[in-house]
Amino acid sequence: MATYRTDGLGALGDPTRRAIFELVATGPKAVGELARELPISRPAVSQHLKVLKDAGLVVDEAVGTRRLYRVDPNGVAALRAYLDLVWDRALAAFAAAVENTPEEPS
Amino acid sequence: MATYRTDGLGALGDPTRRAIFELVATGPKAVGELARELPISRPAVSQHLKVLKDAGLVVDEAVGTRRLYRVDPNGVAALRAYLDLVWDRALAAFAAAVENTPEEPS
DNA sequence: ACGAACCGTAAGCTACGACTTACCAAGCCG
DNA sequence: CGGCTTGGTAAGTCGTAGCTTACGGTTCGT
Repeated sequence: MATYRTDGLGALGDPTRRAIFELVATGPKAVGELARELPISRPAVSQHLKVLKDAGLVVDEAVGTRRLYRVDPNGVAALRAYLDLVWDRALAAFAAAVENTPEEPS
Repeated sequence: MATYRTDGLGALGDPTRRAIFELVATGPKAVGELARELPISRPAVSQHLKVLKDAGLVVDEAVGTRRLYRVDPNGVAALRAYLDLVWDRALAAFAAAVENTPEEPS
C-alpha cells in the first residue's frame, strides 16, 4: 500500500518539497528551522516532510522536543539507479538505431 | 538557454509522464504509437510530450506525417548531476557531523 | 487533386494537492 | 508544577495540473 506515493520522483516533483529536501541535504534540520527559511507555515513543512519520509528520501530522529530530519542515502541511491536504468536503455536504443540505419524493421 | 529550470524532476513527477518517458527511452516512438499503449487519449500524450520536451528530457523529429520522440541524454545527465550534488552534500554533512560530535549548526 | 492519416492546439471540466488556521500531544525549564 | 516551546494532525479553501472532445494544419497515398 501507499505504493504510488512511495516513489521519490513523485515526491521531488513539487518545487517546495525539493527546496526542503535540498535544505535537509545540507545537514540535519528541525521542522521549525526549515519553516523559518521557507515562505510557508510550519504545518506545511511537516506535511512535506511526511511525504518525503514516506518516499524514503528522509529519515527523522526525535531529539528532545525537536525532530531532526536528514536525507536517506538509500532513497537517493534508488533515484540514481532509476536514472541509470533509463540512461542505459536510451543508449542501447541509440546504438541499435545506429546499426540499423539503412532500413526500418517492420 | 538557462531559462528552463531543472524541473526535469517536476516533469517526471507525474506517473503518466514517467510512463511515456520510459516508453520513449526504449526507442524512438511516434505520438499515436505511445497513445495506443497508454490509457489516455492522443492529445493528452501530446501535452505530456510537450512538457517533457520543454524540460529538455526528450527531443522530437518530424518524419513524414509522424513525429518521432526520443530521450535527450543531456536532460538525463542534468538529473544525474543534480542527484550527485545532493548526494555529495549529504555525505559531506554526515562527515562533518561525525567529526563535530556535539554541536549543531545554528 | 481529393481523401485519409497523423499531430498539435483551444476550450472546458473535474479532481487532486498544496497551503492555511485551529487544536492537541509531548518534552524542557523556570 | 505551570508555562513555554516544538511538532504532528484535522478540517477547509483555492489554485492548478491532467484529461477529454472538437477543430485546424500538414503530409502521404492513390
